[in-house]
Amino acid sequence: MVRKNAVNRPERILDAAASLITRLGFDKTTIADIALEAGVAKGAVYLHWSSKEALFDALVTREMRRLMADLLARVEADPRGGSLTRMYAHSLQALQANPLMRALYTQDSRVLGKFIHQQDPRRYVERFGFGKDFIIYMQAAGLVRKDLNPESLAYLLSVIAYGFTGIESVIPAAEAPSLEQVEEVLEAVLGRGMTLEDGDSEAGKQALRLAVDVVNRQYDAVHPDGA
Amino acid sequence: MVRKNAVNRPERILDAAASLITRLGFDKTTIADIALEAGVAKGAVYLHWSSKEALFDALVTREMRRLMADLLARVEADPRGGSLTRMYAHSLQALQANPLMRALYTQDSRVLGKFIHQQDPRRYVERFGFGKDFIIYMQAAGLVRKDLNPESLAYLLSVIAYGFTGIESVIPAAEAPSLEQVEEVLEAVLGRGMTLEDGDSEAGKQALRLAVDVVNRQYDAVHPDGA
DNA sequence: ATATGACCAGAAAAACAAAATTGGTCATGA
DNA sequence: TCATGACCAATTTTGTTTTTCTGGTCATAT
Repeated sequence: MVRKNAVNRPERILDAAASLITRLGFDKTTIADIALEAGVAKGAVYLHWSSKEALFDALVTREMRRLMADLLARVEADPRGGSLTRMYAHSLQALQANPLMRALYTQDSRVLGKFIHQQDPRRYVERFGFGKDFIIYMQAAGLVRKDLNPESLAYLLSVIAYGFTGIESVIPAAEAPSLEQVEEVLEAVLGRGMTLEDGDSEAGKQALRLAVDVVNRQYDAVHPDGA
Repeated sequence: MVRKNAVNRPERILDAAASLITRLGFDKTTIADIALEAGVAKGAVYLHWSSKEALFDALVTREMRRLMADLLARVEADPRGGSLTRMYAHSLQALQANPLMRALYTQDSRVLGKFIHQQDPRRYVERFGFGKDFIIYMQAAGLVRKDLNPESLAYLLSVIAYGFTGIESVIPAAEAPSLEQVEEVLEAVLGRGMTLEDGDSEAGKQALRLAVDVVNRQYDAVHPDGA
C-alpha cells in the first residue's frame, strides 16, 4: 500500500513541530523529534524547508493565519461581534487558545529559545492586535468614542492583552476567578468606557475582515512560496 | 571625629542594597558591594541583619511602606483622588516609580534571583493592589458600579497593572505613546466603565487609608523587630 | 562599646577535555 | 521519482579539576 497521504505531509510536520516546540521549546526540539512525531524520515523535512529556522518561520505563518481565521470565525458567529469590545474579547480568547502565538506575543524565551536572537521576533509581533488605524476606522464607523486618542487606546488594549497572557505567573489560575466572569466584567467596563451603542455593527465586522486581510497579505509578502 | 551618623546607618545600607539589587540583581549583588556603596565595613551589615536574606527582607518591607506612603500622598494631594480610577492611576504611577516593587510584582527573576526559590515571593505580592474587599467597600460608598463582580474587577485591575509593568519587552518605550496620553485614555475608559460620579470621594480616600494601614500592619506582624 | 577587615569553609565560576547530540547531506533502495 | 536513515562536521552537553568568589565570623584596633 502506497502512502497516499504524502499530500498533507507538510501539515503533519508542522503539527508535530507546533506540539513539540510549544512543549519543549525551540532549542530542545530537534528535527529528528519532529520527524518521528510526524511519522516521516528526517530527510523528508528538508524536502519542504531548507533549515530549522525556515520550518519555524512557516509554522509561525500558519499559526498566525489560523489565529486570524479563528478570530474572524468567532466574530462572524457573534451577532454583536461588530463592537470593539466584543472583537477584543474574541481576540483574547483566540490568543489564549493558541500557545505558540501566545509565546510569540509575550516573547517567551522558554519557547522561542535562540530563535529570539537570530531573527527579529518583533517582525511578527508588530502585526498583532488592534492598531491605531483600526481604532480610527472604528471611530469613523461610530463604534468607538471619538474623544479617545486612537494610539493610546490601541496601546492600552495591547497592555491588557499582554497582561492576560502573563498574569498567571503572578496569580495562579487556581486563585483567579473564572474566565467567563472576568470577561463579563471586561466587557462591561470596556463596553461602557470606550464603545458607542449606536454605531453600525456590520461596519465593525467589515473593518476586521480588512484588517485580517492585511495581516495575511503581509505574511504572503514575506513567504512568497507559501507553506 | 566620631561618626555620628551611625544612627541612620541601617538606612544607608538599605539605600545601597536597593540601588545595587535593582541594577545587578540579588544574586550578583554581594554584601561587600553593599557595604562599600554604603561606606561601611562588611561586618557592620551583620550588626543589623543576621543574613543576606534578612537584609533583603527588610529592604522589601521598607520599600513596600514607601510605596504605600507614596500612593497615599498622591491620592491625598488629588482633589478627585477618592475615585477608584484616580486611585488606580496613582497606584500605577507609584509602582512605576519603585523598581524593586515592580520587580517583586512581576516576579522578575533577573532581579529577584535565587531569592525567588528560597522564600515564597507570593508572600509579598498578595498584599498588593486593590483586592476584592477594597472594591466591595468602594461599591458600598457608591463610587463603583454595583453590577460589577468585585473579584473579577480586582483581577482585571491586577492584569492591567501587570501588563503595564511588562509591556516594555514587547513594545519598546520609544514606540509607545507618552504616559500622560495613555493615562488620559485609561482614566476615560475606566472612569466611564467602572466608576460612579455621585459617590462620596472622601469615603474613597478613607478606604485607601484603611487599606494602606492593613498592609503596613501585615508587615509589622512579619517583622516585629522593625527595620 | 563599637566598628573593622583579615580570614575561612563552602559555593560558584572558569577552564578544559571527553562524550553525546544535532542540523543538514546524500548515496542507496523502494 | 521519492523517501530513507547512515553519516559527518560542528555544536552542545557532560564530567572533572582548578580557581575565584562570597556569606558569615571574630580577634583586634579604636
